[in-house]
Amino acid sequence: MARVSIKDVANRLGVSTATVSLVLNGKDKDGRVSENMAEKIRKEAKAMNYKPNNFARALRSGRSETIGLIIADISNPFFSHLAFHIQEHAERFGYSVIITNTNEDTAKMGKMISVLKSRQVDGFIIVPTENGKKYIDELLQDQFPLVLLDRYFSGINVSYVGVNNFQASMQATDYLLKCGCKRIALVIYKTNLRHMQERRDGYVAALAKYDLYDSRLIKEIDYRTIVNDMNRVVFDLMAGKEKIDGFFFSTNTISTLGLKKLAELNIKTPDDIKAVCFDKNDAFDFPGIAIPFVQQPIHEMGKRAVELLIEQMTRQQVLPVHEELTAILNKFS
Amino acid sequence: MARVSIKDVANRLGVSTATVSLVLNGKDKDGRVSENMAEKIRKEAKAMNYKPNNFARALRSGRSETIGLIIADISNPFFSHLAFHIQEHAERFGYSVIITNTNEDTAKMGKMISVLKSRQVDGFIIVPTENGKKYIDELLQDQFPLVLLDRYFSGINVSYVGVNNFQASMQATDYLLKCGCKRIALVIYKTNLRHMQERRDGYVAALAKYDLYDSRLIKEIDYRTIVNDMNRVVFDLMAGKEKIDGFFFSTNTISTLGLKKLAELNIKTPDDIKAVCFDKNDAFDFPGIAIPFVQQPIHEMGKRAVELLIEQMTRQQVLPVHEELTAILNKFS
DNA sequence: CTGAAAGCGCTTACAG
DNA sequence: CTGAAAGCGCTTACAG
Repeated sequence: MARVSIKDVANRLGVSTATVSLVLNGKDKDGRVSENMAEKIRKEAKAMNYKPNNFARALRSGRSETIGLIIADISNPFFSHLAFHIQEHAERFGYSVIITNTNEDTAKMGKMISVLKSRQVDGFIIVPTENGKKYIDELLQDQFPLVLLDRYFSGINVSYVGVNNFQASMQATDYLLKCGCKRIALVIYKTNLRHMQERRDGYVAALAKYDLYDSRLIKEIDYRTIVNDMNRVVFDLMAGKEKIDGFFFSTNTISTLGLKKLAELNIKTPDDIKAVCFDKNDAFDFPGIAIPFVQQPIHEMGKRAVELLIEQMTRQQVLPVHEELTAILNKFS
Repeated sequence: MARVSIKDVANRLGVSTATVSLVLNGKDKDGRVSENMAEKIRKEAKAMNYKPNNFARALRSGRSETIGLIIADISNPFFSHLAFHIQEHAERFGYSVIITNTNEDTAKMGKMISVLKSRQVDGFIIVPTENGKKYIDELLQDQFPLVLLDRYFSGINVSYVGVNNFQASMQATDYLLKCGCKRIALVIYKTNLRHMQERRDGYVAALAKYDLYDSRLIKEIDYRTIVNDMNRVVFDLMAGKEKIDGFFFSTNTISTLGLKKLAELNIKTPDDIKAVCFDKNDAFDFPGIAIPFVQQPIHEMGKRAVELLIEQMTRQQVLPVHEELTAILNKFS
């Protein structure tokens, strides 16, 4: 149980700790240490089962080899998968990930940043909450390596990985139009987060082309009262005098609740009404519930976020990058 | 950006770092430091925005205030919720959690233990994989604080938090019996993990009471080929000459696939066949899919696992505890 | 090519 | 009641 230190290895071989450290960190090239000695050291370290003490290393180097991840809602499968891929990928580069959750609460996001700072993470990957811009600004001011994921703010110069929300939403709306829908409702969060506005814009653009845009068909709901809001919205749209013939649900959670309400009202898709949504849901595995959805490249999103962050952490002065990956409509075809 | 160290605070006040450290760690009672000085130190530390360097502290103390969590499948909502609650609760005690995932792969579990060891976590919470007993044995031998979660092995003396699988399964099976079912099939993983065997035993016990037990109705499937296996099993049971009138799906994932296959075959629950399952699934929110399910106290499970682990980490020589929480059948009533 | 030494920031026995 | 000093395990200029 007693850990083997670099000193133990050095003593055993009658060399200095400096030499051992150099070799074990692969800095023995450029003629610093003889190949003969290096080999002996590597062998002995392995034999003694030497494991470096990360705290000593971190204390010395000021780097923890740890990434702080802040996501908005771990119970949402989109985010839990994202977290999974981020971790898998970080691991490959020798980084650990500390995952934290905000429940879409900005104060909590501030708190999680503090927690992760006190854990001395080397950098952050953040899915920010609606009013979290000020915290992001602070991190940037303090020069923390940082990548925003899924969502971003305008007027801020920071790396970001997301998808082509505008294009994908337009594609989803186009699909409904091709199905013959004339009156398509959009259900979306009331928020100023850019990615949501882009989804809205894509919807508007698609409808405008055919002169079918009607602002009254955009229904904004609140994350905090989502269940009631969804029930009301779906009921209103279906019971209203002006009949709706298509639904665009703009997120995973919205679609789940929307479809549930439709099922309760005994309205079937796609027979009674057409629907598409952004993101996949487990329930879509069921024949009666399946609707076309915009599929985000979750694996790739996690991968790129990690890569961009590591670049920031290991090089000096990296310019912020906006990376827009391609999400496409999955029609179950 | 330059961090304030304990020395900076000490210098400013003209005292020693020892005194500052004592005060800031709340060890200034027992007449070690004058209340006057202590107050001055606390004030100054705050004013200078002093934050302790965790690495230095960990290096000195040998403790990282970090918990390593190893779960079997983060994409399963049961586990992602569990991870969430564990983290929330650990946070309250000042511990961070590093979450890792094994995908039910024993070799990966071994690797994750290494990774977490090299991160010098103070203790482990583990949802072990089927053949992972040897790794658990090793951890115990090395005296690592450890709590198994959800699953355990027999013949091993280790703390464990789980649910009353036997009772809950009996209750679930009883429910089907009360619905009038006579031929109830159990679909379960082929595994030697104790918690699965308990679920099986509960099913058997309930049926045996009414002389309805028939071993041919227990269908074992393999996690790695689950999709094919489920399709085959459900098809066979429904198409077989001896008609089944009830299904007990023993996990979340099994039930999702089972229900999906039933839907494909156009067999409806509860009209055409009765079904119950262990664990909840998001899809159950939908009217057509809802079936009664055994509800595990996820929040409480996470909470207790953290509490038991912290007890082990902070006290010497704590005896292993088996804690069986109560899961009950949720009938959507 | 290799070693002696300083120092990262903290805690804790020890001395006074 | 308070300070001087050692040491946790590592890395990295510096000296030879």
